[in-house]
Amino acid sequence: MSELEPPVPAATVARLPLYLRCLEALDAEAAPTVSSSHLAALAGVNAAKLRKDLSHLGSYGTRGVGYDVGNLMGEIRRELGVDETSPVIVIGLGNLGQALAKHGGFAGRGFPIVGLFDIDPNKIGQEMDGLIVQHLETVANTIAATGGHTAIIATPPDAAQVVTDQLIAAGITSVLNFAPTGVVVPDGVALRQVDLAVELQILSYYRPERVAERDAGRDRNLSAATS
Amino acid sequence: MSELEPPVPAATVARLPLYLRCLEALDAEAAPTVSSSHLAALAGVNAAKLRKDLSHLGSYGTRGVGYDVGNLMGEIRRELGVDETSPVIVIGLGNLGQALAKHGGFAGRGFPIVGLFDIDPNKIGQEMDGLIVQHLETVANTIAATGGHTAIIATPPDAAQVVTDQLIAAGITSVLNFAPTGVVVPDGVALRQVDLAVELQILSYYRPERVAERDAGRDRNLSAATS
DNA sequence: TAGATTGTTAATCGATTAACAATC
DNA sequence: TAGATTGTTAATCGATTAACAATC
Repeated sequence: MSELEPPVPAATVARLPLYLRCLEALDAEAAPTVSSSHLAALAGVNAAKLRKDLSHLGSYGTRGVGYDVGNLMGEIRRELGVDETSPVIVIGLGNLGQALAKHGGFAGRGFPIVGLFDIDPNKIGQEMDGLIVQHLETVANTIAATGGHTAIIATPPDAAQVVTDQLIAAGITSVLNFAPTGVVVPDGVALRQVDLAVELQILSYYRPERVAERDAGRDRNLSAATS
Repeated sequence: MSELEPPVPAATVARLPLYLRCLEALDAEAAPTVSSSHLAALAGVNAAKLRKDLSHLGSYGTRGVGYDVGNLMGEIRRELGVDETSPVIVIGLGNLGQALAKHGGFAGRGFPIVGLFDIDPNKIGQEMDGLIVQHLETVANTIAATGGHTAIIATPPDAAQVVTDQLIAAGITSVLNFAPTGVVVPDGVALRQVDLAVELQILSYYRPERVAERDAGRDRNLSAATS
């Protein structure tokens, strides 16, 4: 009989990295255990939600005590699949691509950058952070040599789909797209898309001056409706 | 009697920039109108969800015809509050900060970068993309001169909270935090946090090989339960 | 044991979706 | 008018939360 593996809700999966980051900070302070209310406060979420999230992992704390920090880190890493490192390649060495390539935060969290690719002859051959930029055509070699199956796309928008198709043909199965355009991938390939300008646009909606205006409008309506 | 302003659900707000981006692409091709099913396909969402989202704006299409592309762009921009440009400042000119500062995608979508700030004497005075890096202490001057109320934090994690506090004291009311650590802001300040490594971690959970394993596990359990 | 805190229940809330009447 | 497509309804689904029995 195989073990029961209930699916973890998408909303929970999206929060696990946040919990992991908070646990790593606690671990750096040598905190042995943490309660759900403490960890929830660090992560900025409701304590009941945190406990519910963790219950999906089958990772149990100790009643009356809390969670063992090292233990819980291990369980979250295992569930996310970041308990071993995953080599990553970056395609498109413009401003953003170069910044991502040099960004220490990826390697430090299990995602070492092992290859840089572009199609611009002026970029190919340049060294960046210990790696030589190679032509995209040679990407299959790097995939074979490193076992990496994850690619970060940082090309101009009009190249993103073509590049994605080439990467998938070369064996990439996980794609993180930073180009400000959607790309489509076949079944069997994982995809996430991040558009940095979108974050500013969402922030714009929640600008305090606008929130206050909307609230005032609703208050007026409410008064009108009830008086 | 004031107009009714029903609140727009958070899930809808988060999708409006995506629709806007698709509409801008259609507009560039001079498409005059678009149906909900076409726009939904471009955005990768369900057509019913798209129509429901748009219905929250009070922005109406024409039955039998579809939505006027230019019109709908205007209504989404107005709802998001991106119908006029919002100047933005960047704090922390490391790899990521420099990339964000030079990134044309912000200015092109209504968020011109108008100030660069750091506390590193080696960075202050340097020119980047037409702007001189200034000391963070002088940020209030730029805020006053430009009317900008939005800041992008790209400092090391241990500086993020201090810098955020200084910015808020200087008049910033919207913060987009790229530092891989949470920051807290008082009421009346809008905040969004983006952690690039988190995206890779979430992608890791949905890696096709792992999805297949989990599905297989569930199939086995299902068979065991039903046989 | 007494105090503390988990894991789970059940109620509530919000988001998604298919279906279709309204209507251009 | 006939065909097409919206805007809305209502059912379903998933996520959140408070409360508390279980238990360390």
